[in-house]
Amino acid sequence: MKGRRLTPAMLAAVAARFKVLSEPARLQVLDALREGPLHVSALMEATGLNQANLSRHLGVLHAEGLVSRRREGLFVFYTIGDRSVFGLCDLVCGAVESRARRAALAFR
Amino acid sequence: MKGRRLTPAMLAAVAARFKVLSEPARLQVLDALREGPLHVSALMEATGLNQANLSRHLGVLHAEGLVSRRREGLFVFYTIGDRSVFGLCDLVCGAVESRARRAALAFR
DNA sequence: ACAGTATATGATTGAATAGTCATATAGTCA
DNA sequence: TGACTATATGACTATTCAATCATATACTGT
Repeated sequence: MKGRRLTPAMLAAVAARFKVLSEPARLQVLDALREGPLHVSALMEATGLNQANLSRHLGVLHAEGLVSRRREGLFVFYTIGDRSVFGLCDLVCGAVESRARRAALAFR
Repeated sequence: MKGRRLTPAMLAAVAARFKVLSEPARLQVLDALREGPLHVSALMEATGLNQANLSRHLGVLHAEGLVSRRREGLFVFYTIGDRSVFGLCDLVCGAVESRARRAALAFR
């Protein structure tokens, strides 16, 4: 009797989204886009990632719908496509921090 | 000028948590534990995972503090160790569903 | 101590994927 | 058109990791 509250398809979709978020470089990109759109070169500056690698990460974020693109002349601007990621990150940050606090307490 | 709102350590910690959640099997386990503690054999039943594989996933979840263990005779019971994961999953489910709706609309 | 059950773990394999280099594509300007 | 800039992508390597099998460990009851 499998407690099927989540369909396999839903499980896979949720896992896929978490996977996209499971890379520090991609979180850094999302964080850099928090205040507004940036083009790729600006994102290179902001994140320290090289061009090819950054472009790959942007492709992954875009495929998952987490960012959207807009071309403007030579530049391609990326924008957050789903603000719910910030809610996620804040939740995780909170959990991670309180876990760190508990771990620190355990040492005293 | 790197927009350093998140420290590298924090980025890594958050990414690590997302990575643990990026596996359908582990989401299934967490989901099965939603209503209360279960021992490993019950989790095998609930998830359809085999013993060794399930044990591995439980180890990963435990290392991240997402579940806690308690031995009771021959059995080991696992419990959700951080209820914030359900908030995460709900957020992602909502985002994924609304994305699916938008995608469906685009076809009409 | 021994037999039996529940769970964890070492070793291995195959698949996925981040990073990198070189090159291709897309757009601008002269 | 050709030179130049910005971004994407094919090909490759190295690493990570889920799945599996076999075996070890932990506990119970006789």
